[in-house]
Amino acid sequence: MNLQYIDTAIPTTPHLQAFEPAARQADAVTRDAAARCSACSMHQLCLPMGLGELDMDKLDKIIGRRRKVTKDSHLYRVGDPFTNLYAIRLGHFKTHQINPSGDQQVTGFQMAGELLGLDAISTDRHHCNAVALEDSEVCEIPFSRLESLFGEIPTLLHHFHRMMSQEITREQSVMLLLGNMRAEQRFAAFLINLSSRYSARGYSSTEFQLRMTREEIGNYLGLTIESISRLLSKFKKQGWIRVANRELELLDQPTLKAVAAGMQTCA
Amino acid sequence: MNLQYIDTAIPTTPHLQAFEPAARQADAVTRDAAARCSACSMHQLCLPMGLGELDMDKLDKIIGRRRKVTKDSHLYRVGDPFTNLYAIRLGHFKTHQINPSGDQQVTGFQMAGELLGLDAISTDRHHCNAVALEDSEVCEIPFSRLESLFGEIPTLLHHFHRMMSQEITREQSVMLLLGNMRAEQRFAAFLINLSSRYSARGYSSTEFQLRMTREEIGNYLGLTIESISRLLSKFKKQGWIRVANRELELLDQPTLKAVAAGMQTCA
DNA sequence: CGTTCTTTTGATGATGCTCAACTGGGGTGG
DNA sequence: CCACCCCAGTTGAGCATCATCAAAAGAACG
Repeated sequence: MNLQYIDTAIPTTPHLQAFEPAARQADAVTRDAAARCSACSMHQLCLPMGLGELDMDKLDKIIGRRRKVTKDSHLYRVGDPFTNLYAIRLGHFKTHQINPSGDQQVTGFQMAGELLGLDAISTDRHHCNAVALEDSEVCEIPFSRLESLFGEIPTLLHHFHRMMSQEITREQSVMLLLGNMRAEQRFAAFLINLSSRYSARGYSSTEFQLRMTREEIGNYLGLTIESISRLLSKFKKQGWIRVANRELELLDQPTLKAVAAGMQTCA
Repeated sequence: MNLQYIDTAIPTTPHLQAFEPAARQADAVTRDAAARCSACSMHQLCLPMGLGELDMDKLDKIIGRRRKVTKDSHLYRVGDPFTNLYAIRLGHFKTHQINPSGDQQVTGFQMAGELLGLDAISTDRHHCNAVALEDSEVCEIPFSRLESLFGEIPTLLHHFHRMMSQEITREQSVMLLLGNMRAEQRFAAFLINLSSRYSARGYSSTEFQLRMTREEIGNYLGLTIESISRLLSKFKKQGWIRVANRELELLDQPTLKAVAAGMQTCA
């Protein structure tokens, strides 16, 4: 991978511009055949799911551009005016809120094929921050143009509703997790959740990389970084997982599922 | 109030039927002028928000019926097939999930003007249970008919999206609450939240009834019933609230807000 | 190769849970 | 009408879980 990433929040460095002027690059990605929904590997999971060729082309036409987001830079921030939804083409993001006392709460980790920005529709302003966990790429979907497409393509509308509803469901399960699971359960549930999402994307369900820091995991799960570290060690000692830095292997999924369900605890 | 409530989950008792046969009652409520959206006191908060007379009439036509739900009975259960959304006309509900180990997590308390069932769109099955906290009344909104209306009334569609998005936002703030607030903060935030919702409905923001048990509050906030009880006592001793059973008065909202924000704790 | 950030591990302590006993209000039946 | 019961809530004592503080070890980066 030798891509140049242009961040939108932080001004592009002269260095990067020298390689690829902004205008030419925008042009390039728009014309790029691989950028079309129909050619995108995520199209069965993403917004265009279930659309025919024609409808997918219509959707393609309204999609603003494919935008690169460098690691650690913001896709949007709390309070930013809402104009676009973002579909992740490639990479990983986290969303987080800042509470009045200044500390953050990670509200989710998103991966390719998932939508970002749904929470902003209600007030036309973003309610959380979205940050790339690695160099990533998103499709910019102007929401007003998407809305006008809904009239033409009922299938698209229906699927959009499903995706919003799914987000509600996802958050409910996090509430369940934070509300009445012990640390061990939360962490096992987290691992199983990642596993199934990678599996749905055609990746290994047992071996993957953690794209987020221990601290981010802890914050998401309502635990401290130290607790996460101890849990990793404990699970490793039990022989349930193999860990080396961010590299992770699930050695005993059934047991992990049992732990997540609260049917088993480790000594 | 001398209404007879018919529960859908639990068969109507002969006693109630004697007073009002089911058929006649259904007829009565459908014809009832007060049942129309335009006459409903919640129409600025609920689905028809911002619609003109004509569009509101169209919406009225697709709304199946106004259904009464008796206290403690289920409006729907996990796994029930999804056909309707429900708008609360009157009363209060709670939604809760059951996790694999059998204990429940209350995911929300809903009041008049709010929609129930949004989480079911994603899979065509309900993901949580909805239970009436008191004798209540809902409007049954067949989702497929609502979807066909979306094509005709863009305003309706747009507002529907806002409501779904609002639900996502609401859940994110619960995640924030469960993820990194201490007990005191959680409870203060809960009280302030109720207060503002009652205020938006034209009720007193300082004096209201808790429609849920201490246990339900605790479950929602990730705390035990004992903790809730202690918090009530503590807040009372501080002079921030007045409590008598379910009757509640907020005596010092600014301080409660400060506590919720984590800017103040009590000794 | 040193600096810096992230992670790990250990020791201690506080918050909130568990268990238990008690109180009070509301409904029921004698 | 009163006595009783039952359930929801309150209060107390002890304890477990996880947070906090601290320090060392290991990656990552220039």
